[in-house]
Amino acid sequence: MPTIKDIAKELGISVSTVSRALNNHPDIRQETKQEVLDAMKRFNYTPNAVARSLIQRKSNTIGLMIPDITDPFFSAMAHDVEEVLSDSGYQVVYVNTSRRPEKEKRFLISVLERKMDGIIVTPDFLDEEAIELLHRLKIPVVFLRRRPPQGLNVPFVDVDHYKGACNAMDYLFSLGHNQIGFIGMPKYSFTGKERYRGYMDSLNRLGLEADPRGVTFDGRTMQCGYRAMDSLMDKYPSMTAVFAANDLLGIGALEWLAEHNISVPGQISVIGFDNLEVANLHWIKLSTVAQPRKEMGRKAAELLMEMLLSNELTAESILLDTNLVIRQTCSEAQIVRTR
Amino acid sequence: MPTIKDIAKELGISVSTVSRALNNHPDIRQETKQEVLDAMKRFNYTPNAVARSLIQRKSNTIGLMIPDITDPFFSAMAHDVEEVLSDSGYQVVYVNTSRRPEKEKRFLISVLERKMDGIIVTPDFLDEEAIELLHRLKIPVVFLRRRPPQGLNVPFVDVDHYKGACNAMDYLFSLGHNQIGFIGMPKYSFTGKERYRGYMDSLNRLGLEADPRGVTFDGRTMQCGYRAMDSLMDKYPSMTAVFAANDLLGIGALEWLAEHNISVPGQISVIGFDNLEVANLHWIKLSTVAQPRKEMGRKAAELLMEMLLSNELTAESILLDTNLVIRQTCSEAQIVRTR
DNA sequence: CTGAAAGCGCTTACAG
DNA sequence: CTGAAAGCGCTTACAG
Repeated sequence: MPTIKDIAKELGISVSTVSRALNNHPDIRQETKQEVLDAMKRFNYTPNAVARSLIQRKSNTIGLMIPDITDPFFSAMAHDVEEVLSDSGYQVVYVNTSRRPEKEKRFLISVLERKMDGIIVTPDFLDEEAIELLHRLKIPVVFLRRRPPQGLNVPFVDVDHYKGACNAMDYLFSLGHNQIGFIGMPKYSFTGKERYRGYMDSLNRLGLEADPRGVTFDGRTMQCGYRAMDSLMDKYPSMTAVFAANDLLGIGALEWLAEHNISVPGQISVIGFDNLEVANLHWIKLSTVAQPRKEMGRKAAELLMEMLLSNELTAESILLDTNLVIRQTCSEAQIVRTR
Repeated sequence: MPTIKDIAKELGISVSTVSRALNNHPDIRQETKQEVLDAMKRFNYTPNAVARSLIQRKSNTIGLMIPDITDPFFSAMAHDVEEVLSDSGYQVVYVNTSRRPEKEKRFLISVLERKMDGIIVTPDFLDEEAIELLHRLKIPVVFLRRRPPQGLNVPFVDVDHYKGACNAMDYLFSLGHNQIGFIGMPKYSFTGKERYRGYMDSLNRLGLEADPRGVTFDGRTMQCGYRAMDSLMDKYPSMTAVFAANDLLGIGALEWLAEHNISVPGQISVIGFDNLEVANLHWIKLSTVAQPRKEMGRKAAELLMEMLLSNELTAESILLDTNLVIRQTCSEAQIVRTR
């Protein structure tokens, strides 16, 4: 691989001049520059980005840490993150943490070692060591779909889960439902808690109380939704609608209902949260609360770029709105019809 | 950020010694080493991987070029690629080409500039310039789900699409079908061509001929499958089964059939290809040809690691087998039953 | 076992 | 406008 030294020698000039041509520095004669550029072409010269990074203390790479690229949620965000960053000349190195604390830490260490310019992260574990690492970074960090812990002053980009849940409930109320079951995600998850809070507060605002038999928490998969529906119907049969904290749970519930010949929305209404692709399938048509996933990725990347440009380590967080998408799994309470 | 120089000064020793401690080189006294390591801890020292890369001519990063991380196919592969590479101490920088030739080329150039150690690629455009770039790389390359062009001696990892298609057809034959329609992917795609070839050859092997009215090519989405089914039923009504070249197409076809109250598999059998998650949904249960996606990613990464270890620029390609997964959309021909 | 020196491929004041 | 020199933070023969 030829270096600027080779080019300089070939042309009988100094490496400084070659460097100036390469970086189109103004202090160079047009003809000299052209000669250098020609020689570079002849030699098939490619600048060594590693050497450049070393001296400029800027690697032009951004780290992206997500739990699992296989989750449509994260792949959608990762797609737009890459798009805007790459348009700005950055490379993105990505890591699936698989929600393993050691892998999260390993990533943060390599951010330090590789001199990455900034990172976008969706951490699941933030022990003291990880937070300490984050503090040592001294580069722009944005949290994506997670809130930064106390004492870490970095911005986040997320959706307003609480408000989204309230919207779903309001919609159900507007259809006359007041016995509404809830299929929750695990209680330790932040989003799970927020959506549950939306459910509870909405009921309370109307002077209703959640029937404890109408609330279940399990996992976040279709199987869990299926199981949850089974238990809900058993314990809270007067329920006319179900709010599932995510689409997978909602679809699992729909599956149970279909298997038991309970018509949706005739006998029971179901609403989800997320708006996954599958929610729109002909057989499903789940009404749900849409999260702008790609937009989240895009915003996170744009925010990071701004911080990089302005050389700030903090910025205003972004809370995006959800969007109620009404399909065919909710109808007015008490009115029996077949789907 | 402290450097080895700071550590050396602190301890009154040379940077060489510090370096030796860092790389646990044998030529160092145990006590010296311990002192250095302690000082590093005190200083919160992190080695600068950029400097190390420059001198070692090895960046410990691998490039991963895929069309679109949002496609479950690629995200599954990307997941396992990252997993095995990161276990081997590599970082992966990933790029979505969005099937844009300029972006593919831009990626290859940055591979050169960033001195990446190897790449795994799924290119869609390989013009002379790109091939030339690939030649200049001089690092291990593995093609993932694509075949390298003539004259480029690099290994690939893919599934045997032709064989998979034959298996699907044989299954349909075994159920007594001999009027089988085909919903193809765009003709220019390699996988599309291979699966079509499997369809045609299978018919020919049985002395059958494809009815030209029974073959359509359009896109690769559900909408296309829906449209294709519409046209197939119109032009080739005697058909008893349909082989859709991918699951999305198959699901679109199922949707059309459901809307027109044509029972599956009672009146018509449908088989897909890919085994997407959705194919297993309660309402779909599409019989299909499964591709081991994660395994493809894993194998590609392992192959690359081997090449890196053995310092070879080429290796044996890997053709993985598909796997027929029988669900509920195919049954014996001529026997009418409701689903 | 340890240190001085050269060098990886660049960029960037500084002097002219 | 151009060049010589220093330096980014390491590693690696080489000499002792």
